[in-house]
Amino acid sequence: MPSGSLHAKLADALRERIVSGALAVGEPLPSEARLVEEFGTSRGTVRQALSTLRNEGLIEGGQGRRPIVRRRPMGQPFETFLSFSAWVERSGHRPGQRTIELARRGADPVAADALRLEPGEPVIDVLRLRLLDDESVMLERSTFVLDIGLLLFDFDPDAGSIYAGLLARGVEIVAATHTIDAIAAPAEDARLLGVPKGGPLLRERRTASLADGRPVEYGDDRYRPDRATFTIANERAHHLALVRTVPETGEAL
Amino acid sequence: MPSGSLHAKLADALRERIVSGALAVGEPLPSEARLVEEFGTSRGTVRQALSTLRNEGLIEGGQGRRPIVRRRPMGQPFETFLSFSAWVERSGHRPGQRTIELARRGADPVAADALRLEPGEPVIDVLRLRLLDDESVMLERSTFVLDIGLLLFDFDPDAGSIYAGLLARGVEIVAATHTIDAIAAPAEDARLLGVPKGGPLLRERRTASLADGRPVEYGDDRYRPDRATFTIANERAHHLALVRTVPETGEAL
DNA sequence: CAAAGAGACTTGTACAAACAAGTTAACCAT
DNA sequence: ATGGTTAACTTGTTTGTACAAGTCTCTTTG
Repeated sequence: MPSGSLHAKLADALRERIVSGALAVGEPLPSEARLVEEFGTSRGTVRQALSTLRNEGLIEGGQGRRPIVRRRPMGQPFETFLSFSAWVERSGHRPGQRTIELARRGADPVAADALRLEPGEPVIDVLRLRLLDDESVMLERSTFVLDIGLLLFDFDPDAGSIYAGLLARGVEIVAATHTIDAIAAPAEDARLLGVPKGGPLLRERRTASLADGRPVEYGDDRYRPDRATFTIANERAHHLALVRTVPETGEAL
Repeated sequence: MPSGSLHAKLADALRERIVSGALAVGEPLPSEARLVEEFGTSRGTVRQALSTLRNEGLIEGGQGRRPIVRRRPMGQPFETFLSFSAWVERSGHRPGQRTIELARRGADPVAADALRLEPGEPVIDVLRLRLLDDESVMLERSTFVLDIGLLLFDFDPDAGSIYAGLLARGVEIVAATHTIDAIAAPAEDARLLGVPKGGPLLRERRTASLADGRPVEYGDDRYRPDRATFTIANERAHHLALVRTVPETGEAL
Protein backbone atom coordinates (compact mmCIF):
# COMPACT_ATOMS: atom_id res chain seq x y z
CA MET A 1 0.00 0.00 0.00
CA PRO A 2 2.18 2.80 -1.27
CA SER A 3 0.99 5.89 0.52
CA GLY A 4 1.23 8.31 -2.35
CA SER A 5 4.42 10.12 -1.62
CA LEU A 6 7.71 8.90 -2.96
CA HIS A 7 9.51 8.77 0.36
CA ALA A 8 6.65 6.71 1.80
CA LYS A 9 6.93 4.20 -1.03
CA LEU A 10 10.64 4.05 -0.52
CA ALA A 11 10.20 3.47 3.21
CA ASP A 12 7.68 0.74 2.44
CA ALA A 13 10.11 -0.92 0.06
CA LEU A 14 12.94 -0.91 2.59
CA ARG A 15 10.64 -2.07 5.39
CA GLU A 16 9.57 -4.92 3.18
CA ARG A 17 13.19 -5.96 2.71
CA ILE A 18 13.62 -6.04 6.45
CA VAL A 19 10.50 -8.04 7.26
CA SER A 20 11.22 -10.48 4.46
CA GLY A 21 14.71 -11.04 5.76
CA ALA A 22 16.40 -9.81 2.59
CA LEU A 23 18.13 -7.43 4.96
CA ALA A 24 19.10 -9.42 8.04
CA VAL A 25 19.20 -8.00 11.54
CA GLY A 26 22.59 -6.41 12.17
CA GLU A 27 23.31 -6.01 8.50
CA PRO A 28 24.04 -2.54 7.12
CA LEU A 29 21.61 -0.94 4.68
CA PRO A 30 22.77 0.13 1.22
CA SER A 31 24.39 3.54 1.29
CA GLU A 32 22.26 6.56 0.51
CA ALA A 33 24.09 7.00 -2.76
CA ARG A 34 23.18 3.45 -3.78
CA LEU A 35 19.54 3.98 -2.91
CA VAL A 36 19.50 7.21 -4.92
CA GLU A 37 20.88 5.24 -7.84
CA GLU A 38 18.49 2.33 -7.41
CA PHE A 39 15.25 4.25 -6.91
CA GLY A 40 16.10 7.21 -9.08
CA THR A 41 15.15 9.79 -6.48
CA SER A 42 17.08 12.57 -4.85
CA ARG A 43 19.09 12.07 -1.71
CA GLY A 44 16.66 14.20 0.33
CA THR A 45 13.86 11.78 -0.44
CA VAL A 46 16.03 8.82 0.50
CA ARG A 47 16.93 10.47 3.77
CA GLN A 48 13.27 11.16 4.48
CA ALA A 49 12.50 7.47 4.05
CA LEU A 50 15.42 6.46 6.27
CA SER A 51 14.22 8.93 8.89
CA THR A 52 10.86 7.19 8.92
CA LEU A 53 12.46 3.80 9.53
CA ARG A 54 14.67 5.30 12.21
CA ASN A 55 11.62 6.64 14.02
CA GLU A 56 10.02 3.26 13.84
CA GLY A 57 13.07 1.88 15.58
CA LEU A 58 13.90 -0.38 12.66
CA ILE A 59 17.34 1.00 11.93
CA GLU A 60 20.04 2.75 13.88
CA GLY A 61 23.48 4.12 13.22
CA GLY A 62 25.61 7.22 13.34
CA GLN A 63 27.46 9.63 11.19
CA GLY A 64 29.87 8.11 8.71
CA ARG A 65 28.50 4.64 9.33
CA ARG A 66 25.83 2.96 7.27
CA PRO A 67 22.63 2.40 9.27
CA ILE A 68 22.11 -1.16 10.43
CA VAL A 69 18.93 -3.15 10.91
CA ARG A 70 17.95 -3.14 14.55
CA ARG A 71 15.12 -5.61 14.63
CA ARG A 72 12.19 -7.00 12.72
CA PRO A 73 9.07 -4.91 13.03
CA MET A 74 6.27 -6.50 14.99
CA GLY A 75 3.06 -6.57 13.05
CA GLN A 76 0.69 -4.10 14.63
CA PRO A 77 1.43 -3.56 18.31
CA PHE A 78 -1.56 -1.27 18.64
CA GLU A 79 -3.98 -3.83 17.24
CA THR A 80 -2.42 -6.54 19.32
CA PHE A 81 -2.84 -4.61 22.50
CA LEU A 82 -6.39 -3.54 21.78
CA SER A 83 -7.75 -6.80 20.51
CA PHE A 84 -7.88 -9.94 22.63
CA SER A 85 -8.30 -12.11 19.55
CA ALA A 86 -5.27 -10.62 17.81
CA TRP A 87 -3.19 -11.05 20.95
CA VAL A 88 -4.10 -14.68 21.45
CA GLU A 89 -3.51 -15.55 17.82
CA ARG A 90 -0.12 -13.88 17.93
CA SER A 91 0.74 -16.00 20.94
CA GLY A 92 0.07 -19.12 18.92
CA HIS A 93 -3.14 -20.06 20.69
CA ARG A 94 -6.78 -20.27 19.71
CA PRO A 95 -9.07 -17.45 20.83
CA GLY A 96 -12.72 -17.89 21.73
CA GLN A 97 -15.51 -15.96 23.38
CA ARG A 98 -18.90 -16.41 24.94
CA THR A 99 -21.14 -13.38 25.05
CA ILE A 100 -23.00 -13.43 28.34
CA GLU A 101 -24.87 -10.19 27.94
CA LEU A 102 -25.43 -7.50 25.33
CA ALA A 103 -27.72 -4.82 26.72
CA ARG A 104 -28.82 -1.26 26.37
CA ARG A 105 -29.09 0.48 29.72
CA GLY A 106 -28.13 3.61 31.62
CA ALA A 107 -24.42 4.26 32.08
CA ASP A 108 -23.00 3.52 35.50
CA PRO A 109 -21.08 6.40 37.11
CA VAL A 110 -17.57 5.05 36.40
CA ALA A 111 -18.17 4.40 32.70
CA ALA A 112 -20.10 7.66 32.32
CA ASP A 113 -17.16 9.60 33.71
CA ALA A 114 -14.72 7.93 31.35
CA LEU A 115 -16.99 8.47 28.35
CA ARG A 116 -17.81 12.06 29.32
CA LEU A 117 -21.49 11.29 29.67
CA GLU A 118 -24.00 11.92 32.43
CA PRO A 119 -24.71 8.87 34.62
CA GLY A 120 -27.84 7.18 33.35
CA GLU A 121 -27.45 8.24 29.75
CA PRO A 122 -28.19 5.26 27.48
CA VAL A 123 -25.17 3.14 26.54
CA ILE A 124 -24.51 -0.38 25.27
CA ASP A 125 -23.00 -2.80 27.78
CA VAL A 126 -21.26 -5.99 26.72
CA LEU A 127 -20.19 -8.78 29.08
CA ARG A 128 -18.03 -11.42 27.45
CA LEU A 129 -16.04 -14.35 28.71
CA ARG A 130 -12.85 -14.70 26.70
CA LEU A 131 -11.28 -18.06 26.09
CA LEU A 132 -7.80 -19.21 25.26
CA ASP A 133 -7.70 -22.75 23.91
CA ASP A 134 -11.21 -23.29 25.35
CA GLU A 135 -10.09 -22.21 28.81
CA SER A 136 -11.60 -19.18 30.57
CA VAL A 137 -8.92 -16.52 30.77
CA MET A 138 -10.52 -13.11 30.85
CA LEU A 139 -13.79 -11.45 31.77
CA GLU A 140 -14.51 -8.38 29.68
CA ARG A 141 -17.00 -5.71 30.65
CA SER A 142 -17.27 -3.07 27.94
CA THR A 143 -19.41 0.03 27.73
CA PHE A 144 -19.88 1.70 24.35
CA VAL A 145 -21.43 5.08 23.63
CA LEU A 146 -24.85 4.60 22.10
CA ASP A 147 -24.24 5.35 18.43
CA ILE A 148 -21.20 3.09 18.27
CA GLY A 149 -22.66 0.40 20.49
CA LEU A 150 -25.76 0.02 18.33
CA LEU A 151 -23.50 -1.24 15.55
CA LEU A 152 -22.72 -4.26 17.72
CA PHE A 153 -26.24 -5.59 17.14
CA ASP A 154 -25.43 -5.81 13.42
CA PHE A 155 -22.87 -8.55 13.73
CA ASP A 156 -22.30 -11.63 15.86
CA PRO A 157 -20.07 -10.73 18.81
CA ASP A 158 -19.27 -14.40 19.26
CA ALA A 159 -17.70 -14.47 15.80
CA GLY A 160 -14.53 -12.70 16.79
CA SER A 161 -13.07 -9.31 17.46
CA ILE A 162 -15.42 -6.44 18.14
CA TYR A 163 -12.72 -4.04 17.04
CA ALA A 164 -12.41 -5.74 13.68
CA GLY A 165 -16.17 -5.54 13.25
CA LEU A 166 -16.29 -1.88 14.14
CA LEU A 167 -13.36 -1.12 11.88
CA ALA A 168 -15.20 -2.76 8.99
CA ARG A 169 -18.05 -0.34 9.66
CA GLY A 170 -15.80 2.69 9.56
CA VAL A 171 -15.24 3.13 13.30
CA GLU A 172 -11.52 3.64 13.63
CA ILE A 173 -10.14 3.63 17.16
CA VAL A 174 -6.75 5.29 17.16
CA ALA A 175 -5.90 5.95 20.80
CA ALA A 176 -6.37 4.24 24.13
CA THR A 177 -5.36 4.67 27.73
CA HIS A 178 -4.85 1.59 29.86
CA THR A 179 -4.66 1.32 33.62
CA ILE A 180 -3.39 -1.90 35.11
CA ASP A 181 -3.81 -3.03 38.70
CA ALA A 182 -4.69 -6.05 40.81
CA ILE A 183 -7.91 -6.77 42.66
CA ALA A 184 -9.41 -9.53 44.77
CA ALA A 185 -11.82 -11.65 42.76
CA PRO A 186 -15.51 -11.00 43.61
CA ALA A 187 -17.74 -14.04 43.86
CA GLU A 188 -19.26 -13.73 40.38
CA ASP A 189 -15.93 -13.16 38.64
CA ALA A 190 -14.35 -16.02 40.56
CA ARG A 191 -17.08 -18.38 39.44
CA LEU A 192 -16.92 -17.41 35.77
CA LEU A 193 -13.14 -17.55 35.61
CA GLY A 194 -12.79 -20.64 37.77
CA VAL A 195 -10.49 -19.09 40.37
CA PRO A 196 -10.85 -18.95 44.16
CA LYS A 197 -12.98 -16.12 45.53
CA GLY A 198 -10.80 -13.35 46.96
CA GLY A 199 -7.79 -14.49 44.98
CA PRO A 200 -5.78 -12.12 42.79
CA LEU A 201 -7.02 -10.94 39.42
CA LEU A 202 -5.07 -8.77 36.99
CA ARG A 203 -7.29 -5.91 35.91
CA GLU A 204 -6.93 -3.65 32.89
CA ARG A 205 -9.24 -0.70 32.55
CA ARG A 206 -9.31 0.99 29.19
CA THR A 207 -10.66 4.11 27.55
CA ALA A 208 -10.55 4.03 23.76
CA SER A 209 -11.00 7.10 21.57
CA LEU A 210 -11.49 8.08 17.97
CA ALA A 211 -9.20 10.34 15.98
CA ASP A 212 -11.10 13.43 17.08
CA GLY A 213 -10.47 12.55 20.73
CA ARG A 214 -14.00 11.46 21.56
CA PRO A 215 -13.98 8.46 23.94
CA VAL A 216 -16.25 5.72 22.65
CA GLU A 217 -15.50 2.70 24.82
CA TYR A 218 -14.76 2.07 28.45
CA GLY A 219 -13.59 -1.41 29.28
CA ASP A 220 -12.86 -3.37 32.43
CA ASP A 221 -10.97 -6.59 31.68
CA ARG A 222 -10.09 -9.08 34.41
CA TYR A 223 -7.49 -11.74 33.68
CA ARG A 224 -6.59 -14.96 35.40
CA PRO A 225 -3.17 -13.90 36.66
CA ASP A 226 -1.54 -17.18 35.77
CA ARG A 227 -2.58 -16.79 32.12
CA ALA A 228 -1.72 -13.19 31.29
CA THR A 229 0.89 -10.59 32.05
CA PHE A 230 1.78 -7.22 30.60
CA THR A 231 5.25 -6.51 29.33
CA ILE A 232 6.75 -3.15 28.57
CA ALA A 233 10.12 -2.42 27.04
CA ASN A 234 11.43 1.08 27.42
CA GLU A 235 14.65 2.69 26.41
CA ARG A 236 16.01 6.03 27.32
CA ALA A 237 16.00 7.29 23.75
CA HIS A 238 12.58 5.95 22.88
CA HIS A 239 10.65 7.65 25.67
CA LEU A 240 7.45 5.78 26.34
CA ALA A 241 4.24 7.35 27.57
CA LEU A 242 4.11 5.03 30.51
CA VAL A 243 3.25 6.25 33.96
CA ARG A 244 2.69 4.71 37.34
CA THR A 245 -0.03 6.52 39.24
CA VAL A 246 -1.19 6.60 42.83
CA PRO A 247 -4.94 6.10 42.96
CA GLU A 248 -6.78 8.27 45.46
CA THR A 249 -7.47 6.60 48.78
CA GLY A 250 -10.84 4.89 48.88
CA GLU A 251 -11.02 4.55 45.13
CA ALA A 252 -10.07 0.90 45.24
CA LEU A 253 -12.55 -1.93 45.25
CA MET B 1 22.17 22.73 26.21
CA PRO B 2 22.11 23.50 22.52
CA SER B 3 23.26 20.32 20.83
CA GLY B 4 25.50 21.86 18.23
CA SER B 5 23.36 21.71 15.14
CA LEU B 6 21.04 24.52 14.19
CA HIS B 7 17.91 22.44 13.93
CA ALA B 8 18.56 21.02 17.39
CA LYS B 9 18.86 24.51 18.85
CA LEU B 10 15.67 25.51 17.12
CA ALA B 11 13.87 22.44 18.47
CA ASP B 12 15.18 23.26 21.94
CA ALA B 13 13.91 26.81 21.65
CA LEU B 14 10.44 25.72 20.60
CA ARG B 15 10.32 23.01 23.24
CA GLU B 16 11.21 25.59 25.82
CA ARG B 17 8.27 27.77 24.72
CA ILE B 18 5.97 24.83 25.17
CA VAL B 19 7.18 23.77 28.62
CA SER B 20 7.19 27.39 29.81
CA GLY B 21 3.62 27.79 28.68
CA ALA B 22 4.43 30.58 26.24
CA LEU B 23 2.76 28.28 23.74
CA ALA B 24 -0.33 26.88 25.41
CA VAL B 25 -1.70 23.40 24.75
CA GLY B 26 -4.02 23.48 21.74
CA GLU B 27 -2.50 26.67 20.43
CA PRO B 28 -1.05 26.69 16.92
CA LEU B 29 2.68 27.20 16.44
CA PRO B 30 3.99 30.09 14.35
CA SER B 31 3.99 29.27 10.67
CA GLU B 32 7.15 27.89 9.12
CA ALA B 33 7.60 31.14 7.22
CA ARG B 34 7.52 33.10 10.50
CA LEU B 35 10.06 30.80 12.09
CA VAL B 36 12.34 31.16 9.08
CA GLU B 37 12.07 34.91 9.48
CA GLU B 38 12.58 34.84 13.25
CA PHE B 39 15.51 32.46 13.41
CA GLY B 40 17.10 33.41 10.13
CA THR B 41 17.44 29.83 8.91
CA SER B 42 16.16 28.04 5.86
CA ARG B 43 12.80 26.35 5.78
CA GLY B 44 14.40 22.92 5.63
CA THR B 45 16.05 23.51 8.97
CA VAL B 46 12.79 24.71 10.49
CA ARG B 47 11.02 21.63 9.21
CA GLN B 48 13.74 19.41 10.67
CA ALA B 49 13.16 20.97 14.09
CA LEU B 50 9.39 20.59 13.78
CA SER B 51 9.90 16.97 12.78
CA THR B 52 11.80 16.40 16.01
CA LEU B 53 8.98 17.84 18.10
CA ARG B 54 6.47 15.81 16.15
CA ASN B 55 8.36 12.64 16.91
CA GLU B 56 8.42 13.56 20.55
CA GLY B 57 4.65 13.79 20.41
CA LEU B 58 4.68 17.45 21.36
CA ILE B 59 2.92 18.77 18.28
CA GLU B 60 0.52 17.42 15.73
CA GLY B 61 -1.27 18.69 12.68
CA GLY B 62 -1.81 18.14 9.01
CA GLN B 63 -1.23 19.66 5.68
CA GLY B 64 -2.40 23.22 5.25
CA ARG B 65 -2.94 23.58 8.99
CA ARG B 66 -0.43 25.03 11.40
CA PRO B 67 0.79 22.40 13.87
CA ILE B 68 -0.77 22.67 17.32
CA VAL B 69 0.68 21.91 20.74
CA ARG B 70 -0.47 18.49 21.85
CA ARG B 71 0.71 18.37 25.41
CA ARG B 72 3.40 19.42 27.80
CA PRO B 73 6.38 17.13 27.80
CA MET B 74 6.69 15.14 30.97
CA GLY B 75 10.04 15.53 32.60
CA GLN B 76 11.79 12.20 32.33
CA PRO B 77 9.33 9.37 31.91
CA PHE B 78 12.15 6.85 31.88
CA GLU B 79 13.55 8.02 35.21
CA THR B 80 10.09 8.18 36.68
CA PHE B 81 9.31 4.64 35.71
CA LEU B 82 12.61 3.27 36.88
CA SER B 83 12.91 5.06 40.17
CA PHE B 84 10.40 4.65 42.97
CA SER B 85 11.59 7.83 44.62
CA ALA B 86 11.19 9.89 41.46
CA TRP B 87 7.73 8.45 40.89
CA VAL B 88 6.49 9.21 44.38
CA GLU B 89 7.86 12.72 44.35
CA ARG B 90 6.21 13.38 41.02
CA SER B 91 2.93 12.25 42.50
CA GLY B 92 3.26 14.91 45.17
CA HIS B 93 3.99 12.50 48.01
CA ARG B 94 6.97 11.83 50.26
CA PRO B 95 9.06 8.75 49.45
CA GLY B 96 10.82 6.67 52.10
CA GLN B 97 12.56 3.34 52.39
CA ARG B 98 13.75 0.83 54.95
CA THR B 99 16.52 -1.50 53.86
CA ILE B 100 15.83 -4.91 55.34
CA GLU B 101 18.73 -6.76 53.83
CA LEU B 102 21.81 -6.05 51.74
CA ALA B 103 23.68 -9.26 51.11
CA ARG B 104 26.20 -10.97 48.89
CA ARG B 105 25.14 -14.48 48.00
CA GLY B 106 24.69 -16.91 45.14
CA ALA B 107 22.18 -15.99 42.48
CA ASP B 108 18.85 -17.79 42.58
CA PRO B 109 17.83 -19.48 39.30
CA VAL B 110 15.28 -16.84 38.22
CA ALA B 111 17.60 -13.88 38.72
CA ALA B 112 20.54 -15.76 37.23
CA ASP B 113 18.55 -16.45 34.08
CA ALA B 114 17.56 -12.80 33.71
CA LEU B 115 21.12 -11.61 34.30
CA ARG B 116 22.65 -14.24 32.03
CA LEU B 117 24.63 -15.78 34.88
CA GLU B 118 24.97 -19.33 36.14
CA PRO B 119 22.85 -20.08 39.22
CA GLY B 120 25.01 -19.71 42.31
CA GLU B 121 27.34 -17.10 40.84
CA PRO B 122 27.88 -14.34 43.40
CA VAL B 123 25.49 -11.40 43.21
CA ILE B 124 24.26 -8.61 45.49
CA ASP B 125 20.71 -8.96 46.82
CA VAL B 126 18.78 -6.00 48.20
CA LEU B 127 15.47 -6.26 50.05
CA ARG B 128 13.83 -2.93 50.70
CA LEU B 129 10.44 -1.83 51.99
CA ARG B 130 9.33 1.28 50.14
CA LEU B 131 7.18 3.86 51.85
CA LEU B 132 4.81 6.51 50.59
CA ASP B 133 4.03 9.12 53.21
CA ASP B 134 5.33 6.71 55.89
CA GLU B 135 3.00 3.96 54.74
CA SER B 136 4.28 0.64 53.40
CA VAL B 137 3.46 0.49 49.72
CA MET B 138 5.96 -1.72 47.96
CA LEU B 139 8.35 -4.54 48.66
CA GLU B 140 11.40 -4.48 46.42
CA ARG B 141 13.69 -7.46 45.87
CA SER B 142 16.60 -6.52 43.64
CA THR B 143 19.51 -8.58 42.41
CA PHE B 144 22.56 -6.79 41.00
CA VAL B 145 25.47 -8.29 39.14
CA LEU B 146 28.52 -8.34 41.38
CA ASP B 147 30.60 -5.44 40.05
CA ILE B 148 27.64 -3.06 40.03
CA GLY B 149 26.17 -4.33 43.28
CA LEU B 150 29.40 -3.76 45.19
CA LEU B 151 28.97 -0.04 44.58
CA LEU B 152 25.86 -0.17 46.76
CA PHE B 153 28.03 -0.65 49.85
CA ASP B 154 29.59 2.75 49.16
CA PHE B 155 26.46 4.75 49.84
CA ASP B 156 23.49 4.58 52.18
CA PRO B 157 20.62 2.81 50.43
CA ASP B 158 18.24 4.37 52.96
CA ALA B 159 19.19 7.79 51.71
CA GLY B 160 17.18 7.61 48.52
CA SER B 161 17.25 6.29 45.02
CA ILE B 162 19.71 3.52 44.19
CA TYR B 163 19.53 4.56 40.55
CA ALA B 164 20.58 8.10 41.36
CA GLY B 165 23.49 6.76 43.40
CA LEU B 166 24.61 4.44 40.63
CA LEU B 167 24.28 7.18 38.05
CA ALA B 168 26.54 9.40 40.14
CA ARG B 169 29.12 6.61 39.96
CA GLY B 170 28.94 6.38 36.20
CA VAL B 171 26.54 3.45 35.92
CA GLU B 172 24.02 4.53 33.34
CA ILE B 173 20.99 2.32 32.90
CA VAL B 174 19.39 3.05 29.56
CA ALA B 175 16.95 0.23 28.91
CA ALA B 176 14.59 -1.91 30.91
CA THR B 177 11.93 -4.54 30.36
CA HIS B 178 9.01 -4.72 32.74
CA THR B 179 6.52 -7.51 33.23
CA ILE B 180 3.40 -6.80 35.21
CA ASP B 181 1.08 -9.36 36.74
CA ALA B 182 -0.88 -10.17 39.89
CA ILE B 183 -0.08 -12.71 42.57
CA ALA B 184 -1.48 -13.86 45.87
CA ALA B 185 0.44 -12.41 48.82
CA PRO B 186 2.73 -14.94 50.55
CA ALA B 187 2.79 -14.80 54.33
CA GLU B 188 6.02 -12.81 54.62
CA ASP B 189 5.03 -10.24 52.01
CA ALA B 190 1.59 -9.87 53.56
CA ARG B 191 3.10 -9.18 56.96
CA LEU B 192 5.58 -6.58 55.70
CA LEU B 193 3.03 -4.76 53.55
CA GLY B 194 0.20 -5.05 56.03
CA VAL B 195 -2.24 -6.79 53.71
CA PRO B 196 -4.19 -10.02 54.20
CA LYS B 197 -2.33 -13.23 53.35
CA GLY B 198 -3.47 -14.60 50.00
CA GLY B 199 -4.85 -11.24 48.90
CA PRO B 200 -3.91 -9.64 45.58
CA LEU B 201 -0.55 -7.98 45.02
CA LEU B 202 0.47 -6.10 41.90
CA ARG B 203 3.85 -7.40 40.81
CA GLU B 204 6.36 -5.81 38.47
CA ARG B 205 9.42 -7.78 37.46
CA ARG B 206 12.18 -5.84 35.79
CA THR B 207 15.40 -6.42 33.92
CA ALA B 208 17.55 -3.32 33.54
CA SER B 209 20.45 -3.04 31.12
CA LEU B 210 23.35 -0.79 30.25
CA ALA B 211 23.94 0.81 26.88
CA ASP B 212 25.90 -2.20 25.65
CA GLY B 213 22.93 -4.45 26.38
CA ARG B 214 24.40 -6.17 29.43
CA PRO B 215 21.68 -6.80 32.04
CA VAL B 216 22.82 -5.57 35.45
CA GLU B 217 19.73 -5.71 37.64
CA TYR B 218 16.80 -8.02 38.08
CA GLY B 219 14.01 -6.73 40.27
CA ASP B 220 10.79 -8.09 41.72
CA ASP B 221 8.58 -5.33 43.10
CA ARG B 222 5.30 -6.08 44.85
CA TYR B 223 2.82 -3.27 45.35
CA ARG B 224 -0.20 -2.90 47.57
CA PRO B 225 -2.83 -2.88 44.82
CA ASP B 226 -4.80 -0.06 46.41
CA ARG B 227 -1.77 2.24 46.31
CA ALA B 228 -0.31 1.75 42.86
CA THR B 229 -1.43 1.15 39.28
CA PHE B 230 0.26 1.26 35.91
CA THR B 231 -1.04 3.45 33.16
CA ILE B 232 -0.19 3.26 29.49
CA ALA B 233 -1.27 5.61 26.74
CA ASN B 234 -0.90 4.34 23.24
CA GLU B 235 -1.84 5.82 19.92
CA ARG B 236 -1.87 4.27 16.53
CA ALA B 237 0.76 6.61 15.17
CA HIS B 238 3.04 6.37 18.17
CA HIS B 239 3.47 2.60 18.24
CA LEU B 240 4.49 1.51 21.71
CA ALA B 241 6.64 -1.49 22.45
CA LEU B 242 4.01 -2.89 24.72
CA VAL B 243 3.06 -6.54 24.62
CA ARG B 244 0.81 -8.82 26.58
CA THR B 245 2.30 -12.25 26.96
CA VAL B 246 1.00 -15.64 27.96
CA PRO B 247 3.24 -17.13 30.64
CA GLU B 248 3.97 -20.83 30.29
CA THR B 249 1.77 -23.06 32.39
CA GLY B 250 3.26 -23.88 35.74
CA GLU B 251 5.44 -20.80 35.76
CA ALA B 252 3.11 -18.94 38.10
CA LEU B 253 3.44 -18.83 41.83
C1' DC C 1 55.70 -4.89 12.92
C1' DA C 2 53.15 -1.09 14.49
C1' DA C 3 51.70 3.52 14.34
C1' DA C 4 50.53 7.55 11.73
C1' DG C 5 48.64 9.62 7.90
C1' DA C 6 46.18 10.21 3.47
C1' DG C 7 42.27 9.45 0.87
C1' DA C 8 37.86 7.46 -0.26
C1' DC C 9 33.44 6.74 1.42
C1' DT C 10 29.65 7.61 4.32
C1' DT C 11 26.18 10.16 6.88
C1' DG C 12 24.85 14.90 8.98
C1' DT C 13 23.70 19.70 8.22
C1' DA C 14 22.24 23.70 5.75
C1' DC C 15 20.64 26.49 2.08
C1' DA C 16 17.69 27.48 -2.12
C1' DA C 17 13.90 26.84 -5.30
C1' DA C 18 9.66 25.19 -7.09
C1' DC C 19 5.34 22.92 -7.18
C1' DA C 20 1.43 20.09 -4.93
C1' DA C 21 -2.21 19.91 -1.82
C1' DG C 22 -5.01 21.09 2.07
C1' DT C 23 -7.19 25.02 4.98
C1' DT C 24 -9.09 29.33 5.91
C1' DA C 25 -11.29 33.57 5.22
C1' DA C 26 -13.04 36.98 2.38
C1' DC C 27 -15.93 37.96 -1.30
C1' DC C 28 -19.56 37.82 -4.49
C1' DA C 29 -23.90 36.25 -6.23
C1' DT C 30 -28.23 34.31 -5.43
C1' DA D 1 -28.71 35.25 5.11
C1' DT D 2 -26.79 31.51 2.48
C1' DG D 3 -24.14 29.25 -0.71
C1' DG D 4 -20.32 28.74 -3.68
C1' DT D 5 -16.04 30.52 -5.64
C1' DT D 6 -11.83 32.52 -5.35
C1' DA D 7 -7.54 33.97 -3.38
C1' DA D 8 -4.21 33.92 0.20
C1' DC D 9 -1.89 31.18 3.35
C1' DT D 10 -0.05 27.04 5.08
C1' DT D 11 2.23 22.62 5.20
C1' DG D 12 3.91 18.49 2.28
C1' DT D 13 7.03 16.79 -1.34
C1' DT D 14 10.93 16.75 -4.35
C1' DT D 15 15.12 18.08 -6.44
C1' DG D 16 19.65 20.28 -6.36
C1' DT D 17 24.04 21.85 -4.33
C1' DA D 18 27.66 22.39 -1.06
C1' DC D 19 30.24 21.57 2.85
C1' DA D 20 31.14 19.40 7.57
C1' DA D 21 32.24 15.51 10.10
C1' DG D 22 32.77 10.71 11.25
C1' DT D 23 34.46 5.94 9.66
C1' DC D 24 37.16 2.81 7.25
C1' DT D 25 40.99 1.14 4.47
C1' DC D 26 45.21 1.27 2.53
C1' DT D 27 49.67 3.02 2.35
C1' DT D 28 53.55 5.04 4.09
C1' DT D 29 56.76 5.73 7.66
C1' DG D 30 59.21 5.08 11.95
